[in-house]
Amino acid sequence: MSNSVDPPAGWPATEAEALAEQQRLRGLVDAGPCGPALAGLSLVAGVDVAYDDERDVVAAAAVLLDRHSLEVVEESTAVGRISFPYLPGLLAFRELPTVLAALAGLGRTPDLVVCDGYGLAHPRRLGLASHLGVLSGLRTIGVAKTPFTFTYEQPGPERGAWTPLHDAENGEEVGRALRTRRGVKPVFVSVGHRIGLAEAVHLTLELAPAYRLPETTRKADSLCRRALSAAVERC
DNA sequence: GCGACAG
DNA sequence: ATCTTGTCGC
Repeated sequence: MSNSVDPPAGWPATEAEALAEQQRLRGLVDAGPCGPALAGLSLVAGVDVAYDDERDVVAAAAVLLDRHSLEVVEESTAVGRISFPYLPGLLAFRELPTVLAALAGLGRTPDLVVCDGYGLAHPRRLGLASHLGVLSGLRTIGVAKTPFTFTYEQPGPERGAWTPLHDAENGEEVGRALRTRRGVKPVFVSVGHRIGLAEAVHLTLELAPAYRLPETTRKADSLCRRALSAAVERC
């Protein structure tokens, strides 16, 4: 928990500033496989954000889980004022200030952060997962619920089936459409920072044993909604 | 120019 | 994201 957070000093406030900041950070993303490091990952965090546009309030949650048992190890929330509009391609500027505050409230450092959205699968290769990775130095992946502007073929019906997610502009594989539950629409996985795509897909499957979305995002989603309600009725 | 567009 | 009832299915 914490009081109302403000964006970090110098946080972009306009579209032009945000675009310039993305250009500055895009080259700092590490998209390589983490090799043996994958076996050592034990603390996974999920982050998510909820808004009340009427009251101009935003609440973020960071939930730390044990990678293997998926039990909650720790929770943290942060509340603030909405400091940036929703503009497709610039989502990070709206969500990250509060997410960073929630993450800072954790007593332990996550080995992986699962974001609700995209990483490298982004018009300028810096979706919120990659952006968060560069700013925090943490290993991150993005698991989104919709295909955004990308194209893909329907993966097979069985859990674990996947197909490449393509950028229509250049045909690049920017992520994968992954079936986490038999017969249920896929999620869209992309690399955030300090990890490879195959590993990101592997971990997503591991973190989503029972539902379409990873437990990390399910828990973070419910927590940030509760934090928003609490914050709104408290002021 | 118009529509689409992570959350 | 958020606004929202019932309803089909395991």
